[in-house]
Amino acid sequence: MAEESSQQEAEVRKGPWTMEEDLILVNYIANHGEGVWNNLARSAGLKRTGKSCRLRWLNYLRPDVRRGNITPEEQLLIIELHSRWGNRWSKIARQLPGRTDNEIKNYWRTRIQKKVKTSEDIDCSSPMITDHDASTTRARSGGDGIARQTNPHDMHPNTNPEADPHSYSNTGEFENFWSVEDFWSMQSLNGD
DNA sequence: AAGTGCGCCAACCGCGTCTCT
DNA sequence: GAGAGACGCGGTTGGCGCACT
Repeated sequence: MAEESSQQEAEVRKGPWTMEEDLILVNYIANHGEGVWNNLARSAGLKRTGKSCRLRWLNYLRPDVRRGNITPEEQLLIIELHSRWGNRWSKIARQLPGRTDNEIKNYWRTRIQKKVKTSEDIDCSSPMITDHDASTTRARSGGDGIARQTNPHDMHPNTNPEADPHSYSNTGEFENFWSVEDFWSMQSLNGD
């Protein structure tokens, strides 16, 4: 018994999602809808926890999720709402269509919080970040400032399967480089 | 050119709340 | 009303790429 459960635990995958897993998840949700994430994970044949599936879907795969380039307006809103509600990220996220709590949380911690702290140290003239500040910081981490590594949004031109499909075949790397935009266009092509 | 540090983001973890039986 | 399971939220961590020295 203990063996069985430990074996099951060992089968639970962690870490970055592959394209194949994303496809399975999106297809499953397209056909069956969201809900009961643990069952979903099992039924879809994903070796992931329901939690992990939910997080992946909400933060990344949902078609209405907007990514990158937080606008000055959004930034203002985040600051205002944070001053009102504190770290209620999901609540704040609901006021920003297409933004996820995780994204806002990261944005706050990595940029706004730092700026606020700095300006407090200096003389707290204004915690506001200029658009220029924001865009320059983003630019540093590569183009639009969206993630790298296994992040599908880091779709480098020379790793685009259309540009060089051969670089994707025969290697496991293929599944780690794709864009969610491509993903949804694939979905529409598939008629799902 | 190589090494180091920093910034950023995706994903995991723990805990509180909600819902169902 | 109590217990179990699922969900949702906020905090934290791991790892990659870029900038700087």
